[in-house]
Amino acid sequence: MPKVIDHDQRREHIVDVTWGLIVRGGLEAATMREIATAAGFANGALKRYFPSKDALVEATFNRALSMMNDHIAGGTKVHTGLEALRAMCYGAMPLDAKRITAGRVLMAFWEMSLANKALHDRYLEHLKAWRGLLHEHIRQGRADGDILTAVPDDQLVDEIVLMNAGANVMSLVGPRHSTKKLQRQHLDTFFERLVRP
Amino acid sequence: MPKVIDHDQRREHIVDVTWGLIVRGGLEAATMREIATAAGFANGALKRYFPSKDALVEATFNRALSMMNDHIAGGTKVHTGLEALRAMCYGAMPLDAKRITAGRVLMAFWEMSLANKALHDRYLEHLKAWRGLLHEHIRQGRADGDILTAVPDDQLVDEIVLMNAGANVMSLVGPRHSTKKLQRQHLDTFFERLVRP
DNA sequence: CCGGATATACTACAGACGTAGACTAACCGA
DNA sequence: TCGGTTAGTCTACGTCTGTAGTATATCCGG
Repeated sequence: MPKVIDHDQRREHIVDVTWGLIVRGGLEAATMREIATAAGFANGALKRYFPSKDALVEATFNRALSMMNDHIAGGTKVHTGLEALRAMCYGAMPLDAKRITAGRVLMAFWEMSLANKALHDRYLEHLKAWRGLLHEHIRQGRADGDILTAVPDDQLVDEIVLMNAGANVMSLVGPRHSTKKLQRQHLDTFFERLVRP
Repeated sequence: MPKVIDHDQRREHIVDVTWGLIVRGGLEAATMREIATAAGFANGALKRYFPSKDALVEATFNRALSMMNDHIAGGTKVHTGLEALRAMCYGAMPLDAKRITAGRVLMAFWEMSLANKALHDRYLEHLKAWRGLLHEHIRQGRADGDILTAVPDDQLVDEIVLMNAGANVMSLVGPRHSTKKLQRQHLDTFFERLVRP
């Protein structure tokens, strides 16, 4: 038997490095040579862990989605209905550096998914799951008597998704200031609206 | 004197073609060879009209911004205050194919501006002007007694910008259906909120 | 301690890219 | 008609890309 190494751990490390390069300079800066060097390897060494660049990029995007899922679903375990919805919405917002960088990767994902049907389907699946959860918690919130607004559920879900996408974009390309405080204000105002008829 | 041609018109045509290629396949698909071919020229012919690819791309992005300005400022000439605000918000939304493609170019712009300070400054300038106009019309709307909401102006402006950015993104990478009807509903709900205390 | 499997390094290749430069064709004014 | 200016073509160069292939180093089980 030869040298024993943890392949999954290596893959995680390589995805780490790819993530960092995308955050710093976009997909354009994440070349195989650059990734290999930054990961401490020589040019062809990544081949054993990812058969192609597409596979590596897909793994990196999958991490972005699962990281978002973690943030989103974080408070869902301990709450239900309105409170679960609140936890999801705050969790999804780019309120700290980690989530902002995830938004940076997501942006590269958007760009690439417009030219890659498999990636696009992957994102639509993610969106569908996210929206499904939002719907479910809004329904429960109404059943609990907490959510009273006359605005239909579809529209509420869509409003959350749009605000979140917009916040991700603006935390990257918008003016340096603002953002965080205003993001909380938007969410507070939104939830005030929810609980009033 | 040699053959006389309209340089500005040629530049517009080249930007047209570049625009179309970006819409179809992103910045990655807009290579100098591809642009030249699609514009009906041979490889090096674009040199006379744009000194470099960066200059051509910048011109294309400038068209996206000015197109958005046109849509945004369209209703501003005939209205003031609340109605001007309404015209701006509807005009900025990706409600038809033309504005959706403008959003596609804008998305490429975002991506590139994260690696190009000059482009980023250009976009911040655009954002600042847009937000300034929004502020102005909200202020006038309040002075007219039309806008009564207690939500502060800063937050209203930011909410509009976030919803617009999010709508641009989702009209590209979101599910095929929804979008247009929901966009109008969002705006209607938003303006209902504006006129209530 | 040694044979074989594996990890990694290195080289090479074919293609695409932006752009520079030499060349040809077209046109207007005289 | 003719000369000079410019439009556009074509070729070439250097660089970078992903990836395939080959060689070397490293380690474990016997």
